[in-house]
Amino acid sequence: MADDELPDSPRLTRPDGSPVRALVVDDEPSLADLVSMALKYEGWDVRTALTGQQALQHGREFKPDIVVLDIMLPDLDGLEVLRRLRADGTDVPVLFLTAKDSVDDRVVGLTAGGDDYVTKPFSLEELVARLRGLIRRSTLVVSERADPEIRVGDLVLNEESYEVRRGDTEVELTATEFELLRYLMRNPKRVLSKAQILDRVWSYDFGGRSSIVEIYISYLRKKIDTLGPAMIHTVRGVGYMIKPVT
Amino acid sequence: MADDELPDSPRLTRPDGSPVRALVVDDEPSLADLVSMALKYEGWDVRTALTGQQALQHGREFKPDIVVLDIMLPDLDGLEVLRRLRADGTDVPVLFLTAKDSVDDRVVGLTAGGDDYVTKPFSLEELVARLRGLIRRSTLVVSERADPEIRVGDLVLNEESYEVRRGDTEVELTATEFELLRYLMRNPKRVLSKAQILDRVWSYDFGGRSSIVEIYISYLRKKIDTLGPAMIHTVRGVGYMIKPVT
DNA sequence: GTGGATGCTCAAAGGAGGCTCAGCATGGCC
DNA sequence: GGCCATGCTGAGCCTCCTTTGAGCATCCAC
Repeated sequence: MADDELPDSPRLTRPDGSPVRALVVDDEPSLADLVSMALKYEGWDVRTALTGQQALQHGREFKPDIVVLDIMLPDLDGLEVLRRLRADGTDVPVLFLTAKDSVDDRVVGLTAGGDDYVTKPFSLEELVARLRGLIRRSTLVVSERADPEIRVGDLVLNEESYEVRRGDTEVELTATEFELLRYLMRNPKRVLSKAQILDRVWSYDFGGRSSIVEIYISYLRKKIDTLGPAMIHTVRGVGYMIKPVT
Repeated sequence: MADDELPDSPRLTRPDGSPVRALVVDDEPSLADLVSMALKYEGWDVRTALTGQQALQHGREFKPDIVVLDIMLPDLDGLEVLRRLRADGTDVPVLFLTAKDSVDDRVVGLTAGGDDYVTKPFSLEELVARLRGLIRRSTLVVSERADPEIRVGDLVLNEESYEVRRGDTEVELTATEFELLRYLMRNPKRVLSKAQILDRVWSYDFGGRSSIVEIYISYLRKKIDTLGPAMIHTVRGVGYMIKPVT
């Protein structure tokens, strides 16, 4: 019954309905492309910069709503780029990309100001989720529909509190399980292939085989499908799909 | 009753109604032709390239809406071709053709950005379906998401969820049954020969006999024609046809 | 009506795909 | 350090799908 949902996935947009504008700054073209394509797939308007100089130029001309910024840049330091971007008076929120070990204290300090960071290698699902979080909290971009909850039938996932409930029952998930479930729930009634899931939920440098997806699907089923009628469906030879129970 | 459908099959077009433009890149002429012919039959505007260089040239001049790209090319690597195509600022979605075993290493990360891949040998029905899926999801080509449902009478097939319903009854199909039914439903009231069906639904290197088509027609009938008046008709000596009951 | 061609369906073999278990590695926490 | 939670792998099992062969049914030509 609880299935009179909106036409389709409620994409995040600016108040006037135009696409969110994102600036991606990374000196590694393949990574910049990867992130760029993922965000375009979200329906966002994306521009990429390979250097700090380019980033500043795009920042002035493109006026992004959000910036993905690699700390390590050949010419300018990422933090210096941020300083100059902000010098123009733009309070655009920033998501930093950092190496795992060099999580700068300075970066940590910035998260207090509303910015955020992700360590490499990251999963696209995590990156996009954090960007969505930044946008949602941004006073500048405030879109009317800033609901952090994703619903599929009686299953509710909260992106901010990381809580998952089916009906009245709280479900405890690990980080990976959570990301997998979120990806499924953001694409309800759509079959997602194991390759898609692997590319999206696991880090881009993950070398393992796709059977890991089967295993985590199995974990989710044990925690979610046991609480009621099955919601996670296998489409043999194609992939997996989550849908409300009719 | 529910059969007041549009003039004919709702072909996918660009927003202005002009045909979708596809670029097919494969160094094997016979395969390039096979795919090219199939897409032309879809009503698309097709150009083929046998080398990476040709592909780049066509990419610039022809400005395709979608690209079918073999990973293995004699001159340039398929991924390099993609990189250069995209360097021009064109975010054209790409469907990769890969050998069955060379998938994992190189195509990683591509499906996350909205691109897709198909392993050789593929069935044309699957290839075309995936291309349609890419086009449908592409914000560039189609302004609003096209309808993933195909309807013939009270029979409805959803290409995204892989669900099939006749009236209110859900029908469970296997992957092969689904592809066969989709091919029939995309050509309603048109007799399709067993040879056509075999060429279209089974892989192009399939060695088996054409009686396999009869068997799968039989399966479909058991699952679909038993739910109401028969919709799948045999035209002896010619082939099979699906049509609404009227 | 008869015979041959065409189409239909049953049952079973074989295989691919999916699931799960046991176990190891890692990293955080007490 | 020792413990526990989490992530991941490999192997084996099991289910279900695909394909084949064979036999029967139906249709058409003569």
